[in-house]
Amino acid sequence: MEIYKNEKRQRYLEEYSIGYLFAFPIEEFLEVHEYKRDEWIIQEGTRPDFLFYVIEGKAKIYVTHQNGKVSLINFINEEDFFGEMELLNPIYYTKGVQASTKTVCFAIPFHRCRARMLEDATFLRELAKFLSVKSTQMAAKYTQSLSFPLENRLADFILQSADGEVYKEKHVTVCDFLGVSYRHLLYVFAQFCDKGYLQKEGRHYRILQPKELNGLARVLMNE
Amino acid sequence: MEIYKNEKRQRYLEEYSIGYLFAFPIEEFLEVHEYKRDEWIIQEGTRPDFLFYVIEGKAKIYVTHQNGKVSLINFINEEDFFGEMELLNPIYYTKGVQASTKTVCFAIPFHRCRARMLEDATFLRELAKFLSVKSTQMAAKYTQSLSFPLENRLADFILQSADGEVYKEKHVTVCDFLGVSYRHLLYVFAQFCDKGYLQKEGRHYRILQPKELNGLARVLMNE
DNA sequence: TCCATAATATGAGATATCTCATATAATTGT
DNA sequence: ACAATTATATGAGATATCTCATATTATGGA
Repeated sequence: MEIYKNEKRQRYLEEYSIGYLFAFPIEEFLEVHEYKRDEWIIQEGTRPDFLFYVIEGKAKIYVTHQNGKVSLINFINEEDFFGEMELLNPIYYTKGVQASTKTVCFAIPFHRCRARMLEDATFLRELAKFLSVKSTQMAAKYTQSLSFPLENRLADFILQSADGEVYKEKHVTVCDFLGVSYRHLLYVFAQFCDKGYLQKEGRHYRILQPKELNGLARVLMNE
Repeated sequence: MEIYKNEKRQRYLEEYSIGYLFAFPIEEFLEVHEYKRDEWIIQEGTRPDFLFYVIEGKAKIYVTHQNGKVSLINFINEEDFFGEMELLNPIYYTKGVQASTKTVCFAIPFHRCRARMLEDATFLRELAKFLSVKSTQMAAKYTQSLSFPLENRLADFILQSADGEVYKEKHVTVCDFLGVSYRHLLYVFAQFCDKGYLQKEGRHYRILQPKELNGLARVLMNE
């Protein structure tokens, strides 16, 4: 982890201004942290000292179950907060957060800003919106996972995460995210190839029939 | 649906004061609504005109999928909000809310209070806390549903919802909530009876070995 | 460059869960 | 009080998904 100082910090503060998210002057409190790919930003089970706001990069929220299984709860993208659970709730089992690419965040120290943030209607409104969207998404994922086979959820995921017509996510990550075994994931990929929806190219897949995938994905939707 | 007026309304305002959740005087805007068991408080797909706060009773949030399956997303209990998604998000697919018992709510009209609520740090802080807990619970349910068989989740549900040592939820509701077929739910109930954890009494079940159920439920936990 | 590790791949057998059919019992509205 | 609806119950067969074993192929670090 690297903390940007002086001019470098200043450059980020100017380029990615988040002053509009707060009614009080936040800039002076902001630290700018950079994390390398695969670095753990928050350790599972250990309360963080900061509220984070992602400005560049991507991260993943993980939880480990008692049986050893690991779930990828969600992706964190640019302009997302994390650490907000610990800001709001004195008691909370902290989930692990891992950078999936090089990731730069604003880190807002709790000890200096908690009180101010919790009094700031502008910030709280943004945070409530963010949380409401997050909660809605989780609810959607939950009910979809119970109501549809992997086929549908995978079709959706492929379309969401494809780069143009090329899909290149790692299978191991996707297993944790969609909550299925590696074996089963590959079965369904093989089916999609058999049916001609996808074509394997090295370790990537080319989307040949987006319409077919779309048909499978569409049945999930409501929200 | 019945709207309480005058003295009856007044009595509820005094007995269940929620003034502390707001920095501005909310009482004058509060309507008190009573819904009968099984009545729909919010129609799926139809935006409500109120933010609701439950003071007596219980309700359920439902969503209908394209394939006709219905999911019970969550229960709403006393002191919970609902309709907050519509307060915060201009675009949102509204879920259905149905009273499971006679339910009395405070109903806060959007058209008179939205602006004030969205400026009120006290209220927004409470709402953010509520949403963070909700979102955490959904995430937990999601990952649990993908990581553990019904056996574990049902054991947890039985212990959570039992009245002393008697369990008396309706199977049909529980299917929607745990996202499994009626058939499978009954299989697992039958197993629990075989193993002596439960004993059927008429249409209820008596919990004979709470410790065993606890063992099954415990593996879910982290949060 | 080489080794250890992580990721991909595939088969075989088990099991968790679903669908459909059908029967009976309870509940509700008229 | 009766008919219609809703909830409970059970069997049989299908399928979605998992576990485990085992290869092969990439990848990152000393």
